[in-house]
Amino acid sequence: MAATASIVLPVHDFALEPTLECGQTFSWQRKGPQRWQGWIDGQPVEAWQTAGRLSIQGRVTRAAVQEYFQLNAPLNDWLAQLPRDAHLPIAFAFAPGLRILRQDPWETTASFICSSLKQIVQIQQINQSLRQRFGMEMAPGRFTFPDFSILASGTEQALRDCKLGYRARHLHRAALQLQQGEISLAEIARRPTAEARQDLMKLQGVGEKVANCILLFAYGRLEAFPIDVWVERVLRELYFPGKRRVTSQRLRQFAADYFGPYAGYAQQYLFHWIRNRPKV
DNA sequence: TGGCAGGGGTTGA
DNA sequence: TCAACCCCTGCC
Repeated sequence: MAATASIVLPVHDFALEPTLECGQTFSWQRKGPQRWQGWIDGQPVEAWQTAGRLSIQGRVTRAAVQEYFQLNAPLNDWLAQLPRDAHLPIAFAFAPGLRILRQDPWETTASFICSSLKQIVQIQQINQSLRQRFGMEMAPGRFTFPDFSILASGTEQALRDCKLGYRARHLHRAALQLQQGEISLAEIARRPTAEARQDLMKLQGVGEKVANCILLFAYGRLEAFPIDVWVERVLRELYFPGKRRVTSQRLRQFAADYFGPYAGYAQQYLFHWIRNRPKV
């Protein structure tokens, strides 16, 4: 690969580490104490942060970096609009500067279809396998995430070979649905969130939880509130202590009513906190 | 070393 | 509402 330029951006209220390691993306790998290798706008990049500066090496524009990391978003204003309860400040203080990324809709859809009953490390391995098997090599050992048309024209077995298990059938069918124009990811961007969610759930392997992840991590719908087993656990522990008979339906309703238009940020900070807080 | 439980859900009956 | 779906990992 020819030498590529570095972009250095002044940043505030931004922290690369929790942003890349809070479970919203599966395409980054840590390469050093504060250095990661990943993808922005379809280009292989390296990223590192020193006090007040974010550096990106690769063939990407400043605008693309700002968009991907949402560097111009008024993070503190948004967090300030979440409920002032006793719990959220603890989660905010645990990972200050964690930002929700604006990722590619197809890669996000595919990754979260693969996420069911999988741990983060395994999802990262699947992401890498799909890239190596179906992607285009942009730099030595660095493969793009394959477009849905490529997966659709392949076989379900080829996806099984990437250790997808039963998820291979889901991903292959979802790729076919997109290739055949049954659903348009570009069109979803123009739809109100509730309708966009219903459209996403027409894709094979996309239920309510995965749809909310796609809305939040790819389409910037900050009101989306994905509830997985960890978030369900933290909601029960913090907001319904000692109440055993709270249904999942009740939790969904509570989250929708309580957290408001920036619920997704509450979700992501709580999620990151409960998974990584010091063991007592 | 091998067996077993469980993991960041969705589907279909 | 609930079993079935793949298979990797951690634990004993």
